[in-house]
Amino acid sequence: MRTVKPAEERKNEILDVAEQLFATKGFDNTSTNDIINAIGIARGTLYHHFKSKEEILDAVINRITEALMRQAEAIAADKSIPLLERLTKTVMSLNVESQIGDEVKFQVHKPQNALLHQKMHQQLISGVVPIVAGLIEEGCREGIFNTSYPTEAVEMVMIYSNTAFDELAELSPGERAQRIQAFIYHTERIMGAEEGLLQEPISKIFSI
Amino acid sequence: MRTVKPAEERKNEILDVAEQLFATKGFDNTSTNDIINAIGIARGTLYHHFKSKEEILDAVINRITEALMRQAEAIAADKSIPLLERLTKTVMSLNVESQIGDEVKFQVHKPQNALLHQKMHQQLISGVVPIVAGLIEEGCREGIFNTSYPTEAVEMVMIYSNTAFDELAELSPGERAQRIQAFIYHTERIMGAEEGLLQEPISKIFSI
DNA sequence: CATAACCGACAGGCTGTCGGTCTGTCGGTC
DNA sequence: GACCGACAGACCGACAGCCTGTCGGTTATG
Repeated sequence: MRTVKPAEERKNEILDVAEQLFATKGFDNTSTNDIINAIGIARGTLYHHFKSKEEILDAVINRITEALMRQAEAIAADKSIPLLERLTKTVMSLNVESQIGDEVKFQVHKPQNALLHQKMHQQLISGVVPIVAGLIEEGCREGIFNTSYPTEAVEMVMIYSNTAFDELAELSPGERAQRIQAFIYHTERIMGAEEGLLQEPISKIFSI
Repeated sequence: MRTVKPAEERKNEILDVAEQLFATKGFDNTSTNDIINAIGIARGTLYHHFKSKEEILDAVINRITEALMRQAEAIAADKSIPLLERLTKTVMSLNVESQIGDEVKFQVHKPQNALLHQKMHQQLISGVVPIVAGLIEEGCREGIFNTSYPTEAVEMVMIYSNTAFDELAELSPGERAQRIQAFIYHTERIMGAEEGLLQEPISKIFSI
């Protein structure tokens, strides 16, 4: 039996299932057959809407990052919140894992999902850096930060945290604490902040 | 006609060809058939020496990173060279592209080679960080650096540079210069060095 | 003559294609 | 307003052509 749906709806249906599967099994280990079987459509239908498996991946990533960025943008623009708190909340809203799905826990990290990870990372970074950099500039005017290169400063901090904290969970509590402490220390230096300024905000981000 | 070689020799032969192919075509786009045809061996022979395609990748990466690390280690240990110059040379010896092959130019960067890139990156970082961190500590004792977390400081700088400078070539000369200048500025801050100390050494690294 | 290097056919799975089929829509007609 | 025909595009599933990894048999070597 054949059910016809408007293209937009089918596309989203495919993306929903693909996101779910990529998240649990990884991109390489998810076959297009997995996707079409889960939905109950034929091979040709999938390729009618997307021209390749990779195009599906790109679309999935786009959906996720765009949602995250809209959120982050909204928070960053809300001038009623004090700057430091706004910064904290903006960064926290980007925590992919906490957003995605209830128990899905996007296993972006490590093994085979390198492509997924990289694409997502890249897109997120390039979108988010300007937003956060704006906040840093604001902080420079307020006098709590001081850097000649706000954009590059944010880029450095974000790239590092996104890469280095992948396997944070596997460390002993002591190492973990040291890692985080060092990160705070260096971030303050990069941003030209007074020592201790970011202690509480960044701790909060990691304690989630 | 059948030619028999000692296992070690065959393995290296396979790795040589695989490295070449991975470098030019990328890992995903290189099939095991490509490898065996290039050498003139049978399918079974390949799998006699390596139990999977991924094991070949790992072996290729191991060979490269181990060579790089031995080199870096030797330079870092040569106390006859002044510290700052030693640091520069150590870091420069890690420039993968310049080492690999004459004109091969390992296109590790970007598109499909995410896995290759990630694995290599991870292995290099974890091996090299302690070496360079030792130099930084030495600098702290000398008084030209000042940081409570040398290891994490090095990690931060290296992860950033390894990720962010991938597409450096695609930028306009102006942007490029700004990027590098910012990097120098931030590295000095992280390492607790006097402003300008790393200007000349780091410029040298990038001008190659 | 035993061991280990080597061979090549084969199973099973994958992506992407293609010609054909079904279904919802819409302008025209009664 | 009920009906009709044709058209677009959503949908189907068989198939080609890859791919990786396996396995029983063969040949060289010490």
